[in-house]
Amino acid sequence: MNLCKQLSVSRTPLREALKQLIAEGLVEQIPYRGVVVCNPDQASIEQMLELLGALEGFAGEMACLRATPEEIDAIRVLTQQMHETYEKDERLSYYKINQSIHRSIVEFSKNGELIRSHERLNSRLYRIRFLSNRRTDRWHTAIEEHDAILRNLEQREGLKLNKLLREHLGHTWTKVKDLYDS
Amino acid sequence: MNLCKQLSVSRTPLREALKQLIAEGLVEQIPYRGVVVCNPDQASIEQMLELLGALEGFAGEMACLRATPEEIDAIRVLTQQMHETYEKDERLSYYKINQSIHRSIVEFSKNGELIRSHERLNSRLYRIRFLSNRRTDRWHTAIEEHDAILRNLEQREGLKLNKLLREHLGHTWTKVKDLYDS
DNA sequence: TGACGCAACATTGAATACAATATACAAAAA
DNA sequence: TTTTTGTATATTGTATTCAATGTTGCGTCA
Repeated sequence: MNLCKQLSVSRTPLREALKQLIAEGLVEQIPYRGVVVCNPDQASIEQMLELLGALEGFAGEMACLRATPEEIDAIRVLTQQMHETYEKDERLSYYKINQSIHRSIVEFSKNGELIRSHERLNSRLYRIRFLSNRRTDRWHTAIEEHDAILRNLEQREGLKLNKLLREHLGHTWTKVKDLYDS
Repeated sequence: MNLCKQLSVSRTPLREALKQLIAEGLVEQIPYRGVVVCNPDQASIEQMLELLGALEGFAGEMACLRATPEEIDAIRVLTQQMHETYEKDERLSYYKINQSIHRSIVEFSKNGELIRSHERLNSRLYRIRFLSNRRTDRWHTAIEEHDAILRNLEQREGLKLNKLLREHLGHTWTKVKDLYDS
C-alpha cells in the first residue's frame, strides 16, 4: 500500500476509505495483492442494469401516486431541456439532464430507502452509462422514450410508466453490450 | 467506547466492525455520543417494507422466467412444510420456512445484485418481521397467500406473482403497524 | 533447463499512542 | 436561581508499531 505515501496519509484512514469503496462495490480487494478498481464483466453489468430498471420502474409507479404537480412540472422542464441538448448536439449536457430526470423520478417516489438504494447502484454504473452515451444512433429514440415517460407520469399511469422505465434501462443494456462486443 | 474492554479488543477492529454495521443500517452513529442500535420509526419501516416488496415482486417475476422445474419443486416442498407448521401450531418453524421461501424465490431470479440487495434489506427487517410474526390472526390468510404464490410461480404468471408478493409484504406492514399502534 | 527452497518484501490485522474536538458536569459569578 | 465558565471525560481521526501470513524472485541443486 504505497498509496499512503502518494496521498501522504497513514494506513488507518486509507483502510477505512477503501473499505467504504469496497462496500459500495466500486473497488475490489484481492487477498494479499491489494485493491483494484472494479471492472465488472458483462453479466454483472446486465444484472445491475436489470435491477436499476426494476428500482426506477417501481419508483416511477410510486411517483405517479405521490409526485406533486409542481414536481411533474420539473420533469417537464428537464425533458424540454433534453430536447434542446439534442438540437444543439450537446452530448455531455444531455447525459447530465438524463441523470437528473431519472434521479428526480426516483426522488418523487418519496421512499428514502428506495432513493438510497438507487443512488448506490447508479453510482456504480455511472462510468458505464457514460461510455454508452457516446453511441449516437439511439439518441433520438431515447428522447422519444423520455417524452413517453413524461406523458405517463403526467397522466399518472403507474403501471405503464413502470414498464417504460424498465424497457428504457433495458435499451441501455443493449447499447453497453454492443460497446463491449465491438 | 468501553465496548473495547468488554470485548477485549482494541479500537481499530471495533471501529471497522461498527462502520460495517453502520453501512448495513443496523446501527446508527450519533456524533460525539457513540453508536446505538437502530430503532427505525414507523415511516422508515413502511418504506423498507415497500422496497422489500418491490424487490421480491420483481424477483418473483424474473423467477417465473428463470426458475427450473426442480427449483419450483423446492418451493412446493417448503410450502407444504409451511402447512404442517400451521397444523402443529409451530410458529417459529413457520417463520423460518417463510423466510426460506422468500429467499428462495429471490435466488431463483438468478440476479446476484438483486439477491444481495434483498439480503441486506431483509436482514435489517429481520427483527421487526419476527415481532410481527407473533400476531396469529392473519396466519391462515398468509398461508393462503403462499399457496397463491406457489400456484402463480408454477404457472409462470410473472406479473400476477409480482403483484401477489408486493401485496403479501404490504400485509406485513399492516401487521407491524398494528403492533406499534397498540 | 526445470523444480525446489529460502530470503526479502508486501499485505493484513491488530494494539497502542497522540492530538483535536465536543460534551458533561460542577463550581463560580450575576 | 440562572448564567457563565472551566475542567474532566469521551469521542474521533490519525500515526506508528508489531506480529502473522502470503507472495515473489532469486539462487541452488538435480
